[in-house]
Amino acid sequence: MASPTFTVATWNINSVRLRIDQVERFLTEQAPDVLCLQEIKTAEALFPHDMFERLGYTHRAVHGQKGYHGVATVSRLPLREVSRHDWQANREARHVGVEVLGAGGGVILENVYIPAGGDIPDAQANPKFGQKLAFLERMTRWAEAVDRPTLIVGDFNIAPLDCDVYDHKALLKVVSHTPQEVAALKALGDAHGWVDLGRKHIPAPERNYSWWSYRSYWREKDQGRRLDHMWASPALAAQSVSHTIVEETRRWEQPSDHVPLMTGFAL
DNA sequence: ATGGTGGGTAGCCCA
Repeated sequence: MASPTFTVATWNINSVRLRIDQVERFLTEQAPDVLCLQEIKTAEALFPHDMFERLGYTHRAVHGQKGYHGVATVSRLPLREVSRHDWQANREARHVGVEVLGAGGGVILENVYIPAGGDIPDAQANPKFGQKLAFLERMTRWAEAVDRPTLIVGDFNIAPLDCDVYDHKALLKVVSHTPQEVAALKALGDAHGWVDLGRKHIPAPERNYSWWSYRSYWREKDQGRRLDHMWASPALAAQSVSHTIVEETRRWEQPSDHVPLMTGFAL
């Protein structure tokens, strides 16, 4: 197998300021070329740039928001910010798109935080659920026009396959695994022939979780879900040579409820 | 398994 020449990681960090030491440890131990963070929960003005600068991640695109949401893409390779989509049309900071320059150049990297969608899987009773579906619908329209090698990564807040949750039947009415969300995500996937790298490298039905609730009862029973994803356009997907779920971070002290994913490409 | 545990932030919203 070819060794990677370009590595990309994604991690819902659930407050980058609270967990800046964990981000440093991850970057030191795993050394991806690019890291896409979601739920940074800070305005850009308070983003902890110093640590990233010190470790050589001198290129950053931060789409922040005070208190909620927020995404950031940090890189050792030069990059150029190209977009900040608002697929929910409500000004929440849930996307930043960059073009990677230099080695690994030419790849478009879309860092996205799809809305969680609230608790009740009914758009009438729960507007957040409808907003999540609308987000996916607008993103699907966008995806149809993508015409460059592109990688979409982030917290999708949907576990699409039966084997992406600990109990398919029990979760059919739980937001993140409802047939409606799964269908909406499939439409997005079909819009560009995106390749689900998580399942390219760890084929179904193998265990492949990226999130465990903070609620202890579920965590102790390994009741995880695969909510985080890396999707590549077809030609780029053919160049992926490695894929890792860095599950150990979930056992660090005061962890994020999500763990990082990392993919290596031989470009 | 029908509760519970974490964030940001300053009375709740969000996950």
